Amino acid sequence: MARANDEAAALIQELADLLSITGGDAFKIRAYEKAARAVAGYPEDIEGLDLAGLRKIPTVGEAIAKKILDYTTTGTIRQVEELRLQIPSGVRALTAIPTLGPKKALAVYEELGISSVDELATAIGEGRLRGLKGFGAKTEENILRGIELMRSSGERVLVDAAAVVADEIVESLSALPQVERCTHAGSLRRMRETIGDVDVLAASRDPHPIMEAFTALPLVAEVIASGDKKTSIRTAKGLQVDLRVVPPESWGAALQYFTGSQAHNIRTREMAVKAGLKLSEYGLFDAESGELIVSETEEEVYDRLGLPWIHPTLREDTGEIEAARGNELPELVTVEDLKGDLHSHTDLTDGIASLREMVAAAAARGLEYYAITDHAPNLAMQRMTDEKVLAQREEIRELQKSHPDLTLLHGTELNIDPDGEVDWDAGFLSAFDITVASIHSHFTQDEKTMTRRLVRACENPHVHVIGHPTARSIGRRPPVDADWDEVFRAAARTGTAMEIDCFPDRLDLPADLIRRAKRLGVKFAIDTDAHSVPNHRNIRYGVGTAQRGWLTPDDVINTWPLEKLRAFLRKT
DNA sequence: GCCGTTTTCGGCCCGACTGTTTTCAGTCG
Repeated sequence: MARANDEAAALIQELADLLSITGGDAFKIRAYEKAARAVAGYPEDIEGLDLAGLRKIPTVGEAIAKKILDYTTTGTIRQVEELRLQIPSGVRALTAIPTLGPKKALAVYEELGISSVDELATAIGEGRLRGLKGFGAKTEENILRGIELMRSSGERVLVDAAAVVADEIVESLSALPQVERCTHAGSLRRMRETIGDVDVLAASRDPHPIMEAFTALPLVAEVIASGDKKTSIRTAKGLQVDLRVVPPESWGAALQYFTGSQAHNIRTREMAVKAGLKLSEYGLFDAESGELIVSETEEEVYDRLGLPWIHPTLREDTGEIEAARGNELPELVTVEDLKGDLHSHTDLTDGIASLREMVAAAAARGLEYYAITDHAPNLAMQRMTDEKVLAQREEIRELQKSHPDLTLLHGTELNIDPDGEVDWDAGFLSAFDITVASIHSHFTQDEKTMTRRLVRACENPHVHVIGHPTARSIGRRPPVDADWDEVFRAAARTGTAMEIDCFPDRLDLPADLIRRAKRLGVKFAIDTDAHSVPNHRNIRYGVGTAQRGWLTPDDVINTWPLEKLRAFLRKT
C-alpha cells in the first residue's frame, strides 16, 4: 500500500541523510528534507506527473522534480544509488544512535572502517576509538548507552502511556509554589499516535527549585542533562522527559515553540524572518532592534505573523500554514461534539463490564445515544448465539426505561470473512439498529483480495460502519494491505462510514488515511470500541486522531442528531 | 536546492546542553 509518493519521499530523505554524512551543503540537505515531507504529504499521486506537474509540489524545483521523475521512470534515484556505493547503509544506521550524528558516523567509518552498530560496539569494547579526534571517554560511554537504549526500550511509546507520565509530572510540578503555569507540549499535545519523548513546559521566575524537584520525582531513573532552562530525565520504563522552564511573560511563544512540530516551527520562523521579525521560545522580536513584540499567548504570536491560531493537532507542515493563510482551516471536531458512541461491548462477549455498567458509563459521558455492539457468532471464541443476542435486545429495551435521556441502540460487531461476507442473513441483520463490520482474521491476504473483501463489506446494505479498517496493532501487527482509495470510493458511494477506533494501540483509521478518505467524500464514526468502563476515556485519543485527519463535526456521523444518523443508517 | 510585496543572488529558524577543540563543533528538538 506504499504510495509512490511515500517511496519517492523516502529516497529523497535518504539522499539528505547520505549527504549530511558525506558533508554536503547544509542548506541543500534541508531543501531535500523539506521536499521529502512535501512529496509525502502531497495529495495527488506523483505517479504519472510530468516535470511541470511535479514542480507544482511546494519546495520542489527543477532539480528535485527531475530526481522524482527519475524515480517514477526507473524506480530509483541515480544519485542515491551512487551515494550508497560510497556510504554503506550501516553507516547511515549509526546515526540512529542517540548522541551520534552524521559527523561522528563518518569519522568512525573513515578512520576505523566501522559500518554497523555491532561493529561500533565491539570497537569501543576493544578501545579502538581512543585517540580519535572528538571522541573522549564520555563520548564512548554515551555511544554505548545509546546503543543499549536503542536495542532495548528506545522505541516510541503509545500515546496513552506518555499521557499518563505527562499528567503525573504536570500535576506534581503545578503544586510547587514557584510554578505559575505548567502543561505538556510536544508530540503529545499534537496527539501523535506514538510519542518519542514527553515535553513539559513550566512558567516561573525561579527555575532552580523546579529543576531540583523534577529530578527528584520518584519516576526518574536517570538525569540525562540538567540546566536552569532545560532538564532531561529518563523514567524507569525508558521514556525521556524534557522539562523547559521559561519566564511567565514568554508562555505563549514557548508553548508555540515546544509544541512543534519542528517542521511547523521552521515555517513560522521563516515567516517571521520575512516580516523582519525573529521568533524564538522567548517571543516574537523585531529583528533589527531586538525589541519584544508579543510572547504572552499563542494567539498573539500567530496573529502577529498574519495567521489565525492553528490547532496543535494540525501543526505538521502538511498544509496547515497555507490553509491558515487562506482562512481555510477546518473547524475541528471535539470530544464535546460527540453525541453518541456506536461501538461497544459487554460481558456477553469479550467485554468485562455488564450491559448496565456500560450504559451507565455512556450516560456519565453525557451522550444522547449509545450502541451496544457485541461480537457476532462467526468469531467463534466469543460464543455468541441468536438466542443470546435476542435476549440482549430485550434487556436493552427494559433498561431503556430507566434512561430517558440516552437512546440505546442495539447493534453488533460483525466479522468480515475472507470473501467479504458477514454473519447472519439479511432478515436477521435488518432487525439491528446498527452494525459495525470488522476484519478479525486472515490479515495477510494480498492487496487485490483484501480490497475486494472490504469493498464487498461496504456494498452490503446491512453494514453501516467498517470497524478498525486497517486492523493494525501499533508496534505489533502491520495494517492490512489494500487499495485504500478504492475502498474509500466504495464507502463514499454506498454510504458506509469508516471507523476511527479510539484504542491507543489501534487508532484506526490512522490520520493520513482519514485525510485521504475525507477527500473522497467518506463519513466517519469515532468510537471507543469500549470493552470496559475505563475504556470510555480513550475517546480523547480517537478525537485527536480525527483532528489530525482534519475532520469537522459534519464529517463524523456520531456528532449528528439521532434522526439524521438514522437516515444515514438506512443507506438509501 | 529553493525562492522572491526590497532580491534571479544571497540568503536559508533558533537556542540549549555536552564534551572536548582552550573558543566551539556536534547533536538534539
